[in-house]
This record gives sequence, C-alpha cells and structure tokens, in this order.
Amino acid sequence: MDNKKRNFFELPDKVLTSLPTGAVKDTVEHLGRKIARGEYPTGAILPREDELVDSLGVSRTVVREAIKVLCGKGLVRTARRYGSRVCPFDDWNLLDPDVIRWHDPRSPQTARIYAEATDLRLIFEPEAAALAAVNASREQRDTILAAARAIHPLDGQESMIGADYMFHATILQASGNQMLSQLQNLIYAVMLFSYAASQRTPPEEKIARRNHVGVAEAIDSGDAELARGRMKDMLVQNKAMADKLVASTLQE
Amino acid sequence: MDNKKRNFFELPDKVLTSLPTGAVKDTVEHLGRKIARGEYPTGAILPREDELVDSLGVSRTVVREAIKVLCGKGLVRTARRYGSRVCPFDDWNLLDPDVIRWHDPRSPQTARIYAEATDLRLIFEPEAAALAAVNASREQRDTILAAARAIHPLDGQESMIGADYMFHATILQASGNQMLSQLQNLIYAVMLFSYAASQRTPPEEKIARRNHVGVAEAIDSGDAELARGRMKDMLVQNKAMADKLVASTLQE
DNA sequence: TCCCGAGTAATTGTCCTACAAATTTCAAAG
DNA sequence: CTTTGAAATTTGTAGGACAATTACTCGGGA
Repeated sequence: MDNKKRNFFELPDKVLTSLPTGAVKDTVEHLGRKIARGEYPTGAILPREDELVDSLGVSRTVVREAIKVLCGKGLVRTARRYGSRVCPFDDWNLLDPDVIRWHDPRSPQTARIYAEATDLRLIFEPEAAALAAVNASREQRDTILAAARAIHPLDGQESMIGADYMFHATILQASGNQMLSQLQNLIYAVMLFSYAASQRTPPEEKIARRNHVGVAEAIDSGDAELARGRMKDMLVQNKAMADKLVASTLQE
Repeated sequence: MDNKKRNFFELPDKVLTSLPTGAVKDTVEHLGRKIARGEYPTGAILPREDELVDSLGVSRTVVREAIKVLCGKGLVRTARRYGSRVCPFDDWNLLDPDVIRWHDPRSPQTARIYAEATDLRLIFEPEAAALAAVNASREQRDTILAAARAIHPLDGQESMIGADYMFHATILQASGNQMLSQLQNLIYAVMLFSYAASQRTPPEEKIARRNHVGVAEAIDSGDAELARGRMKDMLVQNKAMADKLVASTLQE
C-alpha cells in the first residue's frame, strides 16, 4: 500500500509513441518534433532520405519507416523525384497524441494551438464532469477528490501538475466515453504549456485549488448540473488567464 | 461558376490516407480495415511478416512500413520474437481519420463507437454552431444555407448524405477552431453508419430538413444562442433515433 | 512432482544493395 | 517561343543477410 491515501501524484511519462523503442521510434520523434515546432515550416522539403541517413546515422530503412509514420499522422507527404514536404497545417492530425506532444510548450509559434485547445476544453470538460457525476465508480470519485485536494504548491510544482492532470484525466475517463477520454492528451499539452509559460501567484493557487475541490465534491455527490456548472466556471477563469498568456507570448 | 448556386453536393472521397498511392498504402488500408472491423480481435497476433509477404504478395519492406504506420495510430504493437499483436481498444487512436474510416458501418461490432460518437456530437456541435454564427464568412453562411436546403430525398440518398455532411462540416470549419474542424471525420463516420443502417421515412426526412434549415438560418442571422439551441434540439432528436438504431443493431 | 536455469529457436529490428517508377529538369529541335 | 524527348534525380519496392531479443524447450536438481 502507498504511504497513506497517496496524496502525491506523478505526471505520467507521455513519452511513449506506441512504437517499440529503437531507432525508428527515435527518428519519428526527432523529425516529428522538428516539424511540429516549425523548424521545417509548412511546404518545406525535408532533407532527402540519404541526407537523413547521413545526419541521423541510421539506415535508409529506418528513415523510410519513420517518414511513413509521419505521413500517417498527416505531417508530411512524399512524392517520387520530389521529396517529403511538410503538409499544410490544416492537414495535420491535431488530435493525435504524438502530434500534440511534439509541440514545444515554450515556442511562441505554437501558442495559437493552445488557445484553440483551451477553447475545446471549455466545450468538453463541463459535459465530461456532468457525465462523471453520474457514471464514475466509487474509486474514480475518490481519485478525483484526492487529486483535487493534492493541488497545493507545498509539494512543488511538478507534483502539482501531476495532481492537476490526474484530476482532469480521471474525470474524462469516468465519463464513460472512450473518445472523450482520449482528449486527455490535449489537456496534458495545455497543462505543460501553461505551467511552462506562467508562474501562478500563491493567491491564484489557492483559488485554483478551491475550484478543483468544488468540482470534485459536486461529482462525488452525483450532482451533474452542479458539476457541469462548476467545471465551466473554473475553465472560464482559466481561459481568461490563458488568453492573456497567449497574447503576451505572441507579442514577444 | 457552377450551374446555379449549386444545389447539389457530393460526398467527398475520404479514401485518402495521406500516404502516396502504392503498395504501402494498400497494405495499410487492408490491415487497418481488418483490425478495425474486428477480424483480428484485441490481443490477437497478426500473421508473421513473412506470412503477410506471401498472402499479400508484397515485399517485407512494404509490410513493415505498413505495420509501422498502424503502430503510429495505436492499433498494433510489435515485439521481437512475439509478433504484432492488436492493442486493447483503449489504446486506439479513435480520433484518427483513418481509424474512424476503417470501421465498417455495417458491422454490429462497431455500433458502440457510433453511440459514443453521437454523444460526442451532442456535446460539441451546438457550440460549433454558436461559434459559426459569430465567425462564419459570408460565403460559409451561404454554403450552410444551401446545404441545408439541399437536404431533400428527391435527389436520391447519396446527394442527401452529401448535403448533410457539407452542412455539418462547413459549420465546424466556420467555427474558426482547427481542432473542432477536424472532428468532421467523426461526423462523416456517424453519417455513413446511420444511413447504411436505417431507412428514414418521408415524414422524418421532412422534419430533418426543417431542422437543418432552422439551424442554418440562425447561423446566418448571427444569433449564436439560437443556433446553439436549435442544433442541440436537432441532435437530441437524432440521438434518440441513433440509440434505437444501435440497440436494434446490437441485438441482432 | 515441481522449480530453476541454460541453451535453442523463432521473430522482429536494422543494414545493405539493386533496380523500378515517376517526375522534374534541361537541352535540342521545330 | 514552344514542344518534344532524353537524362538525371528522388522515392518506391524487392530481397538477402545478420543482430537483438525473448518465448520456448529440455535437462537437472531439490
């Protein structure tokens, strides 16, 4: 058994592509990151296969398998005699866990997609909370409560992010809708961004914690309406902060 | 310019993986479909690479690149000395356009994910309509109106689905949120399923058309509240039908 | 009989080479 | 200037060889 009701949450390692560890995975990650952070801008042509072979020190087989994976996520498109060019942003598989993860939280360039993700959260999470109030298991309710209460700055920022993530992720899971549940990748990314870019003041922390606990208690009590409303209020406040953050990041 | 205000909509060819046409693409599609329709159930082990080489008549290079793409979408996982096994459903990238598309609309097995998708639509489409009422361009408003009015059975079912899809897809695009816009794949799949499994009666058609036009007019007038409400009402009715449909499909 | 350990076999991972297919580029002809 | 066709370049496919890992087998011992 854990220490005691485990009031400590770790941020999960979202490092896993579903690819097996090895050269292909590394190459996919490497190229994916470079593309997502804009190092190869839209329409740009990637280095030729044999150049990548040289620069990355892997075989052509590996390079090709990696690029195929990126094609499957809509990041690049290949053509004979032409090379691999980066697809227009619209074609990217923005809801793919890897594509989300590859965006650099500290890059101003990607601030825009975080703004969009925040809007999306505002749409989905209140409903997820309402569903969770009805569908959550006893254990899930406990986890949600514990995670909400674990959001305090005493344990250090890392632990706080972990608890915050666990709170939202468990609610999505508890909604009982698989697709909804997969949006936790989005939340993860938003969280990394906002924590990387901002330093919350202690009073803000306190408010955040109270908000989370309020939502958790509403879910625990099974009051769907209340849960929806409180989640929405919390996210509206959150969005206001996020918008300010994005604006300042963009104008830098 | 088109004939005249083009009151005819075609269902788009969603056949495109972003992979170039060729053996790899075909293999990805082939295996992806088999997995998605449950021909290889969760946990099952795919045929070995050399068996696939024989049965599909392609080289090992092709088989491997295809499987890597499927790994990237969370469908399978490979291990040395073990083979490629189908991942548990939870790990699938359910929001991936291809994964959505590969589900067989007529398979009872996949009815469940359509139920989830319908629930999801009920969450985000009313908000998308509200956003569209504010953000849509003049041209988008026209398209939405025209598509709604083109929903009548006289032109045949295919044209009707096309108009229906265009209606919803344009609203998502007009929301101004890229991520939201990408969920049109979900709508596409739901639509194929419901049209494949049900025959609407003429009175139902009439109601459907009136509902769509009502939403379109609300968006056109810029009334976000009204658009949200009408879209929600429409989808609630829709969900009632979908639930019945799923229930009957499942119990077959 | 059960458990453990070393060896063996099987399967994917990586590297390599060769050639096919397609398409851009360029030069020559009209 | 345009068109045509040849050549060069880049990805696509094929196939073979070996490495790495791990499930499986079989033998020995408690």
